[in-house]
Amino acid sequence: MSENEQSSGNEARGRRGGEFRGVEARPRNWLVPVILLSLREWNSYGYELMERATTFGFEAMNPGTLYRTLRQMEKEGIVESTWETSRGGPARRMYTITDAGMTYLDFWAKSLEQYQRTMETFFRMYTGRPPGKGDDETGE
Amino acid sequence: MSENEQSSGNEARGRRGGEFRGVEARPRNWLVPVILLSLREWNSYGYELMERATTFGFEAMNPGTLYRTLRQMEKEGIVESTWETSRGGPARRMYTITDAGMTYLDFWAKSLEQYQRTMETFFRMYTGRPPGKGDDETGE
DNA sequence: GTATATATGTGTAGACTGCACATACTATGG
DNA sequence: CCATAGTATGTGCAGTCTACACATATATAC
Repeated sequence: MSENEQSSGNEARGRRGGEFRGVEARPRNWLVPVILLSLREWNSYGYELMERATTFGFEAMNPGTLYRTLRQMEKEGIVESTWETSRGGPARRMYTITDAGMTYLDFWAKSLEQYQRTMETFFRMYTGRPPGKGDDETGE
Repeated sequence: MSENEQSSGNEARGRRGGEFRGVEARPRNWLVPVILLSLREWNSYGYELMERATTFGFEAMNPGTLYRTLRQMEKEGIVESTWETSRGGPARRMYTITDAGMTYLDFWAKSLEQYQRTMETFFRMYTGRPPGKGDDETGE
């Protein structure tokens, strides 16, 4: 009931910042852990993973980016793939998460936790601005 | 001669994940809002900002990266600078946040909030793994 | 004047990713 | 058979971010 409230928060990444260049908080390498998390639930392939990625704010995931990332991930050993041709339609490259991939996910989660604390610091500074303290000083 | 001895704090960011390549959750462009936030409190210059940046996880901020970012920010109009030579030591380029910079910060904060929600989704998926549900299925 | 601390910069290369484009297989309709 | 559309995977290129190494200049202490 209370879970899926991110209905259509998609525009967030589009053009809300107007004229600014990088006014958007997204982590680098976000795509890798998202893919791993999906694969941990069940094995899958690029085309399907693309759809699932939207859950994490990748509104219109670019195919090229995703496939390239998957190949890279395989080269690093955090996923493995085999061709699946035993059905109608074009062949699918089915991906599986490896043990190394699990480890990667754990590292990522730990790092994300720490980063969350950093963000709290940011918000404390951002909102909790004490009046009469930040005007014209030089910092010494 | 004196190299800039930033030797020992580096491992923190470099090798935390062991053999993995990008196992670290940090948003791209993190440095820009951090600088803006610092400048909102009081005007400052590169060398000083470097130290303050450590608060936000830049353990051993690289001078080059910081100075280049500051120049870029000025080109974009979110900060302004003037030389300060009225004291001992090398001249300092003093930076001030502009109105556009304030706006940038607001956009960033909003974006960060949404990103926090995305991270919660991630953790729900990561930790809330129901037993006996994620082993060998193919997704169809 | 040499070393050190302060202060600001450039050059280069690698990584991430958005956009455009290319390829291939299968099913359906004519 | 051929054309077309949907599924599925992939490459090329360019822009951006940033880590690392290196270069420069000023002032103070010795």
